[in-house]
Amino acid sequence: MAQKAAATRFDLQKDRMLRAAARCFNEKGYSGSSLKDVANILGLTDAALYYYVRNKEELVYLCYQRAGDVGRDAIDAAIAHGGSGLDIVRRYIRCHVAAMVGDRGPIAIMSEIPSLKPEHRDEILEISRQHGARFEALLERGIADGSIAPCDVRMTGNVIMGALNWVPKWYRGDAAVAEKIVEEFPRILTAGLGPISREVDRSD
Amino acid sequence: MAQKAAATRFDLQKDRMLRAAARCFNEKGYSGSSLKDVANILGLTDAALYYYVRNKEELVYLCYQRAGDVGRDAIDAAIAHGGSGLDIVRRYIRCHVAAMVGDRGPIAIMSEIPSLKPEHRDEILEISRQHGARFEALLERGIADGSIAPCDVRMTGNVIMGALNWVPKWYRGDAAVAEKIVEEFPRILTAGLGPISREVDRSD
DNA sequence: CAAAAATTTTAATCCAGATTAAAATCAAGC
DNA sequence: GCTTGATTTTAATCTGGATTAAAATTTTTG
Repeated sequence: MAQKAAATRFDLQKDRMLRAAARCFNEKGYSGSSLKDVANILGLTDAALYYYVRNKEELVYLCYQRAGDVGRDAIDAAIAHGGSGLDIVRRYIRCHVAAMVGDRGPIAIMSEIPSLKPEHRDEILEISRQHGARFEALLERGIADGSIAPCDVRMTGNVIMGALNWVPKWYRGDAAVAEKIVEEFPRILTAGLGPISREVDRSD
Repeated sequence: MAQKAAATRFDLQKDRMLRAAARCFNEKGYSGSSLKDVANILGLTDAALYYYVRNKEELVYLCYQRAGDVGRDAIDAAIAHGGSGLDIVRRYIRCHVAAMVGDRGPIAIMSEIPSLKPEHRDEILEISRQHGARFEALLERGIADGSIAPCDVRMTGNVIMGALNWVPKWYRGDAAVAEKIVEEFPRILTAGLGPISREVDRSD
């Protein structure tokens, strides 16, 4: 609902480029990905990328910005849908992984934030910080309405964000696996492992 | 119990170097970390590192090997201590995070495996694969003895490994935080969020 | 303490991969 | 089908950080 207008050729190609870059970075690592590698995926020459981006640093920056958008949209969607705090948390997890392994993917894992130039780095860090804060607020909300047991929201947030952020590291585009991720992640991350906690498993 | 013998000056310095490198990579990103940066932490010159390592690639490789050791030791320790499958899983999580934020840290996050040279890359991937398989076996064990509810062990493993692997990304050496991690991670990852699942929370 | 071995530095090279400029090709409107 | 602007390529250069060799220093040993 944010980027529907325009849809010019330039924008389309640029988006393809960002996805190709994300895939490269995830699969071959940052230092293992040359601009040539990214360009090859698109059937282009490395120099062509400079038409869309000032330099490699900006390419990374845009990938991370895109990753941030996906996270934000997932929280937005979950909140919009309503329900108890736990419901929203569960739905957020589902939305976020679904986007990552679905039509918004691939999403670049943010391994190289520190290599960004200061302004970009600060912006991305701020986006991350904000996303974390919003998620913790969801946990607080769940605690307030009784759907989530009192807990250390900072650590709980770290656990869940870690599990989510790691997905692009091992997911390689297998549709069957994608389905399982969307199905299982929300449950595993909210219901726990013990056999007693089974009854908590009530969702949409 | 593996590396107690020797303890020569060379080994000591080399270990210091690997920790410095891990810290650099985690804090500044791989491409943002020059050998000079690593050497500076040790009060050395970049060229001095070549006395301990053939090149930068090998430095990364050794960091990852070290990270693998820590994971293996954590599983070993948890199994040795015994108990139900769930007990072992919980203890493994505790041991692993405790090592990462404690005297075995800092541990390098494995972001650049694909940039390793083929033999090294294959070795590290095999170590990772094996660690994952061992952890999944623990889950199976818990399912078999009834301490863990039947679940998709592959996805559950991915969730838990993701949360653990992400720790070095945000943990920055604050002792108070370290304590919380050790305290909270095992519970959060096994007990779930719902208020009902509270009673599962029985541990050492 | 002297000699030998271990460790580090100084001072160059070296090089893959980023970057740039100019030329070539392509797409679209008129 | 011509012209203009958009996109891509070709063919260089440029560069930071990795790497190396030899010399200097420090540590160990007898």
